[in-house]
Amino acid sequence: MAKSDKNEKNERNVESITNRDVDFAKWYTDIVTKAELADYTSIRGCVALRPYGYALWENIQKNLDQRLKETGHENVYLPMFIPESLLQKEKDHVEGFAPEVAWVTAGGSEPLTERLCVRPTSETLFCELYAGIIHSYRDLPKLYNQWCSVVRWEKTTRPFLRTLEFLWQEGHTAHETEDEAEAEAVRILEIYSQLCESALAMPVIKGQKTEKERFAGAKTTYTIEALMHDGKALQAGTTHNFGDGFARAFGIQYTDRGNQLRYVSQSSWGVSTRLIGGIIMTHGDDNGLVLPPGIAPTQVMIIPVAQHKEGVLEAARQLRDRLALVCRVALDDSDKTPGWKFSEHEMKGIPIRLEFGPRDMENQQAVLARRDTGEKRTVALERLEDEVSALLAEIRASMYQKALDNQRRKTFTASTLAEFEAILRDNTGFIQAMWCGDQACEDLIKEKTAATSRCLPFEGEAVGDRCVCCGRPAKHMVYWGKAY
RNA sequence: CGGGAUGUAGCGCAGUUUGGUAGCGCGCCUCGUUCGGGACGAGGAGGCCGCAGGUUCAAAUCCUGUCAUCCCGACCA
Repeated sequence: MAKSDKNEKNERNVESITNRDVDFAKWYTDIVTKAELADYTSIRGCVALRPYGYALWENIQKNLDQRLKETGHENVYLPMFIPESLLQKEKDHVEGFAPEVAWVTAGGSEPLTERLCVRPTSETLFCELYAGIIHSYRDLPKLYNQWCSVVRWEKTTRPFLRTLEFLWQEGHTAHETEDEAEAEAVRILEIYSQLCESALAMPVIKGQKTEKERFAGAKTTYTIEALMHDGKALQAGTTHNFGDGFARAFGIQYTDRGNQLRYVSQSSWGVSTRLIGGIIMTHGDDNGLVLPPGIAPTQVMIIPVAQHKEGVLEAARQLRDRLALVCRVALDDSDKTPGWKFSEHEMKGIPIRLEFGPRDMENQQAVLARRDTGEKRTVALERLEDEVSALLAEIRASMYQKALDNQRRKTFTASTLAEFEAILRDNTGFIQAMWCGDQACEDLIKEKTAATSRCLPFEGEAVGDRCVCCGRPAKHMVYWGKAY
């Protein structure tokens, strides 16, 4: 009766966003705009990142940048323009990117003698730089990274998942041997995976791309694949081993220890603001965004109750100052009602809400409410720092576990193409199935099921010994899925 | 690039069928009362009805064109 009404209301406090299970795509864009992460602009396919969305990116940046510096990488910045002749030096690379580059053809009122593309990625510029500064084995390795934006003229776009311009980091390294370039690609994949799993609480499958899905110009491409709440896969980051292909095209040579002239081997790798889309679709619910504590711009929001009453606001400010030493905390002392604030900060995904009113002041306590589960607990003020720190860790762990449970629940195995199709008729998720290694089978599976090969996982056992498509002896276990 | 839908106040929409003073809800501003799950009252501001032509005494409404966005598919961090 009255109680069940209340429970229903508690399950769904925010009426203004689309129900997640009714229309996932609309739910997604509702969150993007209502949580004030980004907004549409007058430029097709380009969004404005609002302060809250940009703060998320800054936190991802900080976390990753630190990991990269700890492993010896240095930040640089290269131009956003690439002359056509430079872009065309590596054949596979230009073929891969040409269909989606934007061209600059005039400077002011003067037509350019050679048109410039707006970088879709910077391999060519890094190669040009490396060709000039690498001469000796003593100059190696070069471990450079760049934070920038790139432009790809995509046909269809969605905020964070695919926009014409997006922010990312691109690492470009040069090594003495191909083994070193290979080791770098694998090492960075591990760093990406740790970033996702610890800071973003987002489980990922690490693996290798098939030849069909490989990056233009790469010898090997590695990927981390995450499974979103709706069962579609998201490529969250990639790393590539180029071998010496680019070095040969760009003439990047060095004199080795034995006075022999050799080509360097290279790697490149990137993650982008797409990770923010991943966070939304991994953790969000019908009340809005749910942010992992690791990157939440505000981890604890203090909401004073009856803040006009004597002493409440002053005491709340003291709590804020205390907590500021252990976490990112803010106090909402606007003149909205507490109920409004509860909903607003839920929409924005703030991990912990701290309620503090006259009742708490009297009892020397505070109420902590978890965003991920809705659970409330009352804690003694003297133990506040410890309770908050412990709760933040607990939230990260349970968000990760919940996402992992979703991924496992939506991972199926198929041993025949018929079975494969049948599973995807009623479900969306990862399909584990064996593959002979022949691209014809990969193409046929895509044609029949709309699923693409996501990766050949590093970990994961064979689920049979015959190709799911042709029945010939299988070479690999592959994760398949419909992807964003 | 194909299929579908939509452009009217910051947001969500009605009004278009049958042409005749530009509307509603939320939000915003001011004042007051409120405050443990999106408070209430009073007052107020805000509009090239996507854009360009045309028809008409008169166009948000009818006609032609155009631009943009969103959703669903083919291509991609």
